[in-house]
Amino acid sequence: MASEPRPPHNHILRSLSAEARGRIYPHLRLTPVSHGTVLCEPGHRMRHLYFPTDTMVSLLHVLENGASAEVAVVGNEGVVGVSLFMGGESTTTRAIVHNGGHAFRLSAARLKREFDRHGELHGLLLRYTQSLITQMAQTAVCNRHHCVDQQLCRWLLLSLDRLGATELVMTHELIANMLGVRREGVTDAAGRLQKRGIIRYRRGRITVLSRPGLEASCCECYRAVKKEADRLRGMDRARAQHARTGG
Amino acid sequence: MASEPRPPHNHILRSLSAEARGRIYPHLRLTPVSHGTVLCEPGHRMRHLYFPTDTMVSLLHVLENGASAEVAVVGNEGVVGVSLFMGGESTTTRAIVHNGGHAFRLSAARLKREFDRHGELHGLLLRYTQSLITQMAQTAVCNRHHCVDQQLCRWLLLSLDRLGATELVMTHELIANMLGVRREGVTDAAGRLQKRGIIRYRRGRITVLSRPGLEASCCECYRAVKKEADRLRGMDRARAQHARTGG
DNA sequence: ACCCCACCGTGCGGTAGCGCACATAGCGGA
DNA sequence: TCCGCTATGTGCGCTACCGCACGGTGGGGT
Repeated sequence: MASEPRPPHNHILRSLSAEARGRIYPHLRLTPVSHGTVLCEPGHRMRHLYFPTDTMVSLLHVLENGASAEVAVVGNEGVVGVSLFMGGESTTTRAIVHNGGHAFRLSAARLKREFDRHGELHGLLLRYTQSLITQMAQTAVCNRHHCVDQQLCRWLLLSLDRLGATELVMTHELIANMLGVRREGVTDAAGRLQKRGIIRYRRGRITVLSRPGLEASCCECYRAVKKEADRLRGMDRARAQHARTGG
Repeated sequence: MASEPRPPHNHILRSLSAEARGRIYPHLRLTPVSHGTVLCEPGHRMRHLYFPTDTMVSLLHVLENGASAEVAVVGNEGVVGVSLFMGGESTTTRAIVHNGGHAFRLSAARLKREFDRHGELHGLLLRYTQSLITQMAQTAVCNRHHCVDQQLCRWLLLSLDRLGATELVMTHELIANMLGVRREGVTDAAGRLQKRGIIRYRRGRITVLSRPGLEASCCECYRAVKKEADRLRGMDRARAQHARTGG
């Protein structure tokens, strides 16, 4: 890697001990990824594992008729390409970049080598994968039981958390593709949120004016996913602490 | 374990080499599990990993208002309790047994010991987990885009595969809870299937008369999940073969 | 043999979201 | 400055599903 990682770093990389960093960092490459880039195509073997720093990536499933639905969102708390260490080598999901930015990437071979040491990275990646599983499961339930208005709030909150900004560059059309609903449905829902002063938007830019308002209008799904993700990250920290104090 | 495992064995256990079996089998315990047993409660730490042999287990998420939806089905192709090796120690899903039968169970400690060898079981469990992820993701999309009629077919097919029988002991009410829809919706859909001669049912027993008919009425989701599961199991077999021929 | 309860059938009004069609309006480029 | 494309607003009929209510029925327990 050319330079020391910048502030908007990746949480998994950050959780590594100095020793593990020493092994891994030299093989990381900070790669620019732009809006719309497809990091993973269904059935294709990935060549790198990506550690996003300041980008947000959607994992979505596409149906035969072209309809789609997002199953999870990844930001700098995770990685794109879990099939590389889960052993399947490819997935059925497409990974597409929303807000452009940067990601560290690690070649499949280097990843395998480090993962097979069964050390820190192994634990961090598997625990993150469990967090991803939780997100997918909750998405399934949310798709079943909650209305578009609530789901839009959930999606905005997940995005806010991953982008660390209050403005999203995102059209209604794109959000509709992510949620798997009609564009008009998103326009309606967004219009209601705007009328209530919770968000403001114009031509592809959405500004969140009141995060508490969003949270109040959201279904429990956002909270459930966040709570479990926090719990799992807490376990990461506890383990790191334990290792440092020489347990 | 008291006796040699019976024919309806678990595929993951079956895929182990003689050597790995030698280490693991002595610690397995064939446990009867009955209809309705909850193997895993949200937030609770599991004490055993379960390898179903002739039972079918639903993984479901329950919402605050009591509404629920199944996110995946597990049979003798997999295990219940992936959080034990994924590192989270608990999950947000509930695992509930449908058709009673038997499962081998392995204590959390023994599992950890074997998993940490980073050998065969490690690979098998992670690859199965990827298959589970695929199922959850597809469920999310199916919940979004497909109607109850199609989802009922999907569910019946998934159940058939896991039970290895053409008769299911299952009420409309229970299926409705799994799919996250109204009981009446299931009654309607099942009535239509019966009228078309694809299934027959009475008071809690459903008999599948035409599997091809079910497959034709089903959305692509069943096929997609099965295809990916088969691919992943094929990789298991290839690895086992490779190991035997001393690669 | 009976009874009762769990299971299934059916109807009704209400609503969320769909598919389609078309009107309006920013914003970037020539 | 104007043009054209893309993004958003809105309306309409339709369907699937919901929540509720109640009627019928089969099968197991006593």
